[in-house]
Amino acid sequence: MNSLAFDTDDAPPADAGAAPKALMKGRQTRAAIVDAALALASQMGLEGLSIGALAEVTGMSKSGVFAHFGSREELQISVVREYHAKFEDEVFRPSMKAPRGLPRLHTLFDRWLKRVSVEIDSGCIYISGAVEFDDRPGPVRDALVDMVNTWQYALERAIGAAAAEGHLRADTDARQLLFEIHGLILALHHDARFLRHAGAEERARAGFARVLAHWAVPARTV
Amino acid sequence: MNSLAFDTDDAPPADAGAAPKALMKGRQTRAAIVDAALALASQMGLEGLSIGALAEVTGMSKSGVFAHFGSREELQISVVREYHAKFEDEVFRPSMKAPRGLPRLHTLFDRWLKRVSVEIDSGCIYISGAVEFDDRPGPVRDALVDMVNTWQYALERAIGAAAAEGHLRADTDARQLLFEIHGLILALHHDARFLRHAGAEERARAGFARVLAHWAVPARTV
DNA sequence: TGCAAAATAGCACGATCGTTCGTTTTTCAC
DNA sequence: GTGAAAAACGAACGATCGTGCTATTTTGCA
Repeated sequence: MNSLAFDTDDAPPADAGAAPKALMKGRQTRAAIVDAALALASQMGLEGLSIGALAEVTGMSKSGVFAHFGSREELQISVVREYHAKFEDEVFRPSMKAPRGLPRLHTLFDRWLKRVSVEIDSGCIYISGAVEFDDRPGPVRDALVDMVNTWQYALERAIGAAAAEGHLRADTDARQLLFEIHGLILALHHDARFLRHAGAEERARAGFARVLAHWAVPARTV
Repeated sequence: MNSLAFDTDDAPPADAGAAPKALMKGRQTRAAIVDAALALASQMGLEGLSIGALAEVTGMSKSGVFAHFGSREELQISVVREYHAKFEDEVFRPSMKAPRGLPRLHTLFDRWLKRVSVEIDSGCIYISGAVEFDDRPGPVRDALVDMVNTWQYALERAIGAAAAEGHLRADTDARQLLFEIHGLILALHHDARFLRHAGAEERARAGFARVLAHWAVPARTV
């Protein structure tokens, strides 16, 4: 009920059911590999992810790692899906407990910002992936676009809900508001991670408050 | 008088003077290589730039290309410098002809936005480079940071000038304003280039107008 | 405990990478 | 036109990449 179109499927081959067959042990090493790959890709980028380096980190052989995915591309897609799942768990899902409307929108932005801030020394795959794959067609790009769109759509709905609740002006341009707060997150990522400027997080918060103020319902209410 | 701290040096070895010695012919092939490298890096990223591919494009041998730079890193730095020079020529310098204050700031943003819009199918090296080198120390990153800082400082001065001229509120937070309009550019780049959304340019313009409006001098002037 | 299947290892391949070195061609001042 | 310097070439290097193969080990059910 709380995750419309915001979910992921792991376990690529077939059913990831409870455990009718068995754990097959491979699943959990695969999960460990994906975890390591996510950490590695966060620093080196999805394109910088190499099976050799991944084998060294996990203490496995190159072919042992490779066998779990069948191709580098499939590994990259798995990493994207894993990131999406974590993002959903840490940002989206908990925010759904906040009251619908402005409080929920506020929580969403807050958790989003918090996550990017934590990522100043681990990297956001949505952001780095967007730059790496912005003109590199293929399934990895498709997966990335898909998940970014899912997240943006969730935000857009939250904005629309805030307007519907009367917390924002009825004529609020949800996509415009989304565009601007997305820009704040990107600027935060840029200034904190690349330029290593201090205070970027506070600037993003201030910007968010100002953007919201612009679409706030006028003091003279109906 | 119009380019304080906003200039580049080409010709790495020594003096790039008028031509006391000679043209040495090598300089112009080097320039041709850098041009091709810039085009290539705009699509593939600075890390995706390979000497082999560059040799093929320019119709030279790999070692022939290589000899001009001595290392891949030096080639990348040359590309960054070339991009900076072009950016200065197309965005910064022409804007200096606009009247100091708000008109100049408007022109700066307009040319900046125009450049990023044109780059939706060629890529902005400042933006892609920032993501590629945000945690990859070295001279390439240093060069990138240096030039982005130079550009941001130029913008900050323009904002300060607009406040000094009385076109913006005297208590305008230049760095905050800069942060927000930078976010608009980043969001434009993301939406247009990665998500391929239409209308991103117009959203950036609308955001800019709204940000400026927030720091506009109140109707009741002193 | 035994046995099929799954998981992992080991090895080698072709390709591409940046880089080095020696040679050949081109450029340019005299 | 000659000769020295600069520029470009060609071939090879070690390393790393993703990816096939075939063994070998490990797993999990009977």
